[in-house]
Amino acid sequence: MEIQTAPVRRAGRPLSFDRDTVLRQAMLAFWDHGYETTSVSDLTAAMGITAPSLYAAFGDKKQLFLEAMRLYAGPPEAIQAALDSAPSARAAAHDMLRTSALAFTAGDTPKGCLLASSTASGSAGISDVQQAVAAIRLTIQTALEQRIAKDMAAGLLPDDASPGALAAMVIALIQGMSVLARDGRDRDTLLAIGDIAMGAWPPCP
Amino acid sequence: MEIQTAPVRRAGRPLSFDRDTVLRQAMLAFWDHGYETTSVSDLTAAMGITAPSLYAAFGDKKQLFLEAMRLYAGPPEAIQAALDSAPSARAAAHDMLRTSALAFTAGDTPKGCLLASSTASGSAGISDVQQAVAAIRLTIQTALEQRIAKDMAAGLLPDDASPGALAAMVIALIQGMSVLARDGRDRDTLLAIGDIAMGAWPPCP
DNA sequence: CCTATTTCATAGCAGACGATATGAAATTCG
DNA sequence: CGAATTTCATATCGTCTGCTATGAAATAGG
Repeated sequence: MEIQTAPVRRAGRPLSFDRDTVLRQAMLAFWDHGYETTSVSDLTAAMGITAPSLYAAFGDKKQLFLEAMRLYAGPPEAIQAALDSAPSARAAAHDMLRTSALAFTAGDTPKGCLLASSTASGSAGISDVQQAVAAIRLTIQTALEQRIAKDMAAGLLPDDASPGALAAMVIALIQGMSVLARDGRDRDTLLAIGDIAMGAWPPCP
Repeated sequence: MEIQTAPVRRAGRPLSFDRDTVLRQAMLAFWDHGYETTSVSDLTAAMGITAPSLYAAFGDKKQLFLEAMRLYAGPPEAIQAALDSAPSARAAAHDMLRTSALAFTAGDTPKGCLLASSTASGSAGISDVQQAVAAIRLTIQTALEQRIAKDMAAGLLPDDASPGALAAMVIALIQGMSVLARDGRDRDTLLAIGDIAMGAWPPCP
């Protein structure tokens, strides 16, 4: 089994756009205005391509969103690696909060978190997309939870600590910070929220 | 100045529906599927009235949502009263978290928080509605912040406590709990999040 | 150079969107 | 009872939605 990275130039007229580039433009549009409330017309304008090109390259709007979502979330291994390389679960959690506060107020990207806002609500027909977003959230939470459990097993946290509740609290806080970021709150407010919340972390025994 | 509660029956055909009842149905629809992603057709079906009746009674979809939002949030005095009657800012915050966890998983209402989800994203033309929602969030946060400041002035909290950051953390956590509730997490998870987060509360000096 | 292949831009599909014109039905007032 | 008033249900309005049929343009292989 081998990964085929070769751009074997097939016959026919060549693509006039870079797929990764326009996917990133689509991601930014969804991030800004949500899944259902970003129209195909909005997307083609943001991507600089026509509707038939979009459908040929990505299938339909739903598949385009799912690809944009995966681009936003990044590879799961990256999160796992960051958690593994952190000096402690506490440091990892604190870093997630700080990184989120910075990313949600970056300035050159839309405010808040794409995962938190783009499918926060929607008509009855998009529950499958909402579930895909929820699954990513759960994956991140579970990874953090296991990192906490690892520290607990190593005696770095008290025996009565609750890895599940701690991880859920961090994820909830991050998603809530996204709401405030989209309200227009500044970066320092979000950073302060994360710093204060870490006071809930169990002390070393 | 006197409040006119008299239902002075005007001439003409009487209303065939109760305004408060259908407004509540509209609120539930918006709560479930969001502002932009709930169509007027969805609303008339949920309210049991026709489109012309909706427009005659509420103006347009935007005004209907704003009324539904105010119905959901309740009178500002109620929040203020709850904060004033609480034994402490800490107890008030903990109660807000517990009440939210219960409300977001009530079963007979949509999951999560209408304020958190219904305008989390939207097209460019609804920023005014998003700002109205954000204003309610800020009002609640400010009220909590002042309650915390009051406890600080009374010496019930350490001098280095930060009422603004503490209040923002509670609001962020509540809005984040709404995201997890809509993901389908159970009530105990949400309650645990609130309980654990209260560990970040500054101890009595 | 010619054909096959692929993507291009234009134009348009059926349906849903928010909102309304229209006239009949139901009430109060004189 | 008759006139005025208000709400009712029906039938749309123009615009936008996600999506695609069509034929011209641009490349590769023979």
